[in-house]
Amino acid sequence: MKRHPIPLPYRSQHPHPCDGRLPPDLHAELQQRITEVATSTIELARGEILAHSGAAFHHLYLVVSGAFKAVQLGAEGKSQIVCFYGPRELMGLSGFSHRCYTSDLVALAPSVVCEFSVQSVESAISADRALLERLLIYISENLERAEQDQFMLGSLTAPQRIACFLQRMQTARRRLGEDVHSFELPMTREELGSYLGLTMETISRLLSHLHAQDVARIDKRHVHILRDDLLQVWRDEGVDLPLPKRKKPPELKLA
Amino acid sequence: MKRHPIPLPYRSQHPHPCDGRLPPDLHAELQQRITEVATSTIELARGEILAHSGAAFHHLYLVVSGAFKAVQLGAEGKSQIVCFYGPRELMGLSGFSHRCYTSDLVALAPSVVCEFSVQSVESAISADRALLERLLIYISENLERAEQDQFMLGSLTAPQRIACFLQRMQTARRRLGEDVHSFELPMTREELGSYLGLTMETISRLLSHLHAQDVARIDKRHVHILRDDLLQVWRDEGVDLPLPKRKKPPELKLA
DNA sequence: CGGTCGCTTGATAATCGTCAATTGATGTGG
DNA sequence: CCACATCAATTGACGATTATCAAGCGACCG
Repeated sequence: MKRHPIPLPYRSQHPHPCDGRLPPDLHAELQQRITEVATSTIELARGEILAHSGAAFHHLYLVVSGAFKAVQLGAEGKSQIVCFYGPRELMGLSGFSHRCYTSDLVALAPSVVCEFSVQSVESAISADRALLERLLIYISENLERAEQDQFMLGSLTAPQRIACFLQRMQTARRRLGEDVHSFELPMTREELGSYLGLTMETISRLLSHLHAQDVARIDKRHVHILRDDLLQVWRDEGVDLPLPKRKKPPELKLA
Repeated sequence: MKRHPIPLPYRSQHPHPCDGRLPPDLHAELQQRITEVATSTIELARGEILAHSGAAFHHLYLVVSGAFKAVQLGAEGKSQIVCFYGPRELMGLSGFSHRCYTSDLVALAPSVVCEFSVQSVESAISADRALLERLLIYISENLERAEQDQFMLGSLTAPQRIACFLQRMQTARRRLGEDVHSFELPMTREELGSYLGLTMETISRLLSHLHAQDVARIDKRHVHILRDDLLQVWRDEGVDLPLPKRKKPPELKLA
């Protein structure tokens, strides 16, 4: 975990490490103002922990490259991944309530983040109404995403969850302007299972099944979506697993 | 749904409808400032909808009395409850990102809410640093709660979820200074099932089981917790349902 | 008084977890 | 450079948790 402080008179001298790497919907002037409160960039190797659950909440982190998981620790040593973060996403926003991080932030791959002091961010917000609205939007987006995850976990079957997840990967990449049909998964099957409330084995079977039905081509971590329409069917209606007796709608017994 | 506008020169003339009903951790001066941006109080009957998913986001709502559910609508007419709200909680905070409500807010019982204009709230926040921190805390609390729900749905068994839910009811009542061991559930079994990712029948069986084991006394919607310690055991370790073959840990075959 | 609603309880079945064996990739040290 | 260990992933067999289907009951309402 290598830290690279950003010298204070940085602004507008060199290209800033975050240039062009802020969330894509920020106006230029806001990008400017945000880079002014950045304090460091940090490099992490796979598996390194950027923030510990319960630790004092002093920084927000913007993902510049790589990917992260947010891990909640439960009783009995169990844990679950509650969020994945990719480039241009802001991490740590759930820390405001208790002034400590609520989950571990762990790098899934070699990654770079840009660090912001919470205090500076709050000051900048008080001074600038537009910035306030932006922060409210970001934190509110996270809330929205968490509620969608609740829906996935509570109401969708395993095949629907995988399909839903893959579609979200696609929209994330669309926002970044990258290829929507071909991408690498930054996480293991086990991590994906943890996030979706399933086991590694179920994830593996479902990915194999997607491959077998030519909905997508899956090779290790590489995913190539072949049929968006079929993926949509998976998400809406679900499917049965490889070796099932198909469910015959039980014939209504006529009275 | 009866609306009662709050006359503008209200402040400090009559007792304000929200007096003593704001979130319990607000300082007096902040309470004062918040009541100044309240626009109306609204009375709702059971089943009435305060905000529709997708509708324009112009107001935040503080529950004065009663209770609400936040319902997410999915494809295929399915829907899930993603949050319950009780007295002194603020609703609508996930609307900032798209400037529309992300779920239906439905009254579970005859209820009263206090309505705040989003615009006024944002202005008040820009003007007052302490208020900003408060709002960040509230929205961040919601995010935290949603992430805990993800953990429940993804990692806990049915008995653990019920126990977890009952414990949360207790902490909610503790914050309000009300009896922690005896309370009414404001929702039906079906609604509770929707929230916990279970069916009505499973909820019913589990509540019966809690009763049968003298962990709690359950009569219709009334709950009386008898053994906090056993409830904790249910949450940590789970239990088996009424008629099971107990799982014998398969004897390790010695090599 | 009939009808709907909320709830309970039982019997059955399906989804998905658990356990196990195997393979390939990666990395490490002798 | 190759044995060896480790880890991610795949696949199969089996079983348990929990959903589904069904029947019945009390309460409330028009």
